[in-house]
Amino acid sequence: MMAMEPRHTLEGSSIGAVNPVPNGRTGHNLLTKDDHVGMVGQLPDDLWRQVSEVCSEVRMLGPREELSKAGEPITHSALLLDGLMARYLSGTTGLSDNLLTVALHVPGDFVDLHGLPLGRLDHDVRTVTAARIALFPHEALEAIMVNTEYARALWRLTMVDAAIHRHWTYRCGRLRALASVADFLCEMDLRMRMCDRHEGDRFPLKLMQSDIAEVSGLSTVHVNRVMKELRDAGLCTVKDGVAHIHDRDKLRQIAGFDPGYLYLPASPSANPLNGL
Amino acid sequence: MMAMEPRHTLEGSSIGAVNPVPNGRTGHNLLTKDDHVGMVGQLPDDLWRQVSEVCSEVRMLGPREELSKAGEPITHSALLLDGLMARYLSGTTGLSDNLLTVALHVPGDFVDLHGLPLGRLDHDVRTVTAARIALFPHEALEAIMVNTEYARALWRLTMVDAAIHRHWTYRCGRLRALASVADFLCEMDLRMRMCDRHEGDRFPLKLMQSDIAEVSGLSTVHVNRVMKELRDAGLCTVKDGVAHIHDRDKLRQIAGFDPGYLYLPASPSANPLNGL
DNA sequence: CGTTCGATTGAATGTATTCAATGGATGTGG
DNA sequence: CCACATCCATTGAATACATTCAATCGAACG
Repeated sequence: MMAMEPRHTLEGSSIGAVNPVPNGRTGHNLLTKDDHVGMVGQLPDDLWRQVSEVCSEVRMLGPREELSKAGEPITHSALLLDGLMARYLSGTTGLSDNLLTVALHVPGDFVDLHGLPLGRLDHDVRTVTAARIALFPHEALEAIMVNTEYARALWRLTMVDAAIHRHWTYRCGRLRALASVADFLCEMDLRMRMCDRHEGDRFPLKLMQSDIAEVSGLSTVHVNRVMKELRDAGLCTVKDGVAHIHDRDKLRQIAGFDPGYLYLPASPSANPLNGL
Repeated sequence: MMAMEPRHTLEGSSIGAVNPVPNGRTGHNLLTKDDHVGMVGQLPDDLWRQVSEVCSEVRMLGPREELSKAGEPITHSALLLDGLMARYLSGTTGLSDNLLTVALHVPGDFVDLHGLPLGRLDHDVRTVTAARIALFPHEALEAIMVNTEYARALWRLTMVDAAIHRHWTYRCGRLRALASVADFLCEMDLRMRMCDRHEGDRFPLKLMQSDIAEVSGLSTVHVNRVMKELRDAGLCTVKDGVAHIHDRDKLRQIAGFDPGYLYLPASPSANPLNGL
């Protein structure tokens, strides 16, 4: 909607420009109010304050950098502050590219909160673009969760993840290539708006076509053809890491997109989304 | 493994034969020790006792009967005691059969526990076969979850669901038809063993080929061809509602199956699984 | 005995993959 | 500044995979 602060410009993430605040004493100076967006932005203020106070570290990651591997015990959870991260599964079948991205995370998402009740994860986690993340020791989060309301709020975050998983299963299982890519773009459009990473009908999408293939279960070549089709139809363009939605209604129509599964807060005051 | 009690025979579920115990006074007579299997079987005994005491109703459902629809507020969660249930998404695209089963539940699974932190669900829930379910008021579960350990245990159950969701996304997105169906059968094999619904290398699988199509994102016709291929290769047979695994190793091999995502308990004493 | 439901098969079509090649953009070193 | 390498997008052609339509078949059921 409105113009955005400098750190959210479309051209080049400002990762390098953000001061990595040295670990201070008082805890909650590691995170700012700007980090309270997107999914964590839905957490009540008092919970957010407590959570941000137990942030043990803010870390910068380069592009395509691995955060954790499947099976290893995890003791911290990461909140994505800037950039894109992915969770992916790689199979043991003899396929050439037996890898699928099963989740993509935007700023405001907890990337591996599933690991808290599970202790270990079944998938790998890595960055897609350069990223800034905040780490929280599980012990500290568990201490916060003695409050039942807070426990439920964090549980809810992971349940929205699960709903998105279901939608992705549906996308991979039932949608045709064109609808599938359109659907993915609709979702990213909405989620990037939720975390305030957008300027009008454009938002940063620093993904290669092979990344989109990995997300939608298609081949890179076919993604290319579908993108051209979407472009030629005047629906949307992705160029130089920026997605431009030209006709949101039609794009959603061919995707059959219904945002209900994202469980957006009902009140328009809670987050800055007007027209969905 | 060993022979099973009458109520778990492969031939025909004994749903109709089970006495629907009239709602008694003392609560936990609605559920028996036999119901403490599969995923809920992993819950600690004391939690299981408390949970079973707040069971408000045990209900019988016929085949293809709807339990809840997407969007409606839910106040209870259902534990599946016998039979199969499915969660499914239906899209708005103009496809002939725009429906996909995004989760299939076996006895011992909470079918809609995701609805507790979410309040409403993004998908429909229905039975596949006739089923017996136990209902638990959310209020009562919340009361139990003042104990942090218990809250975490229930959260964990939903996180295993999420892991299965991810695996299904992978299956639909990356696996070829043959591997996909093989993978599905491997998963059902294992989960039916976990809840003790098996006799040797056979387990009840009362699904039509169109159900398997709905689960794997294929057409019914193609499922038929794949099943024939698996049968001709001597890997497994599904006939009259019973799956017969002839060569588990080879079946897992062509599926690239690794059961890690099911988060089975490590100790062999915790559940009756010997060879995985 | 006819009906229905599900499994099975064939044939034609459509959709997506794979292989291979080109081209633009960017970056590097001489 | 040019030669060269790299990375990614793009396109064509051949092939593989899966769907759709249509028909048959067997078992179960009234």
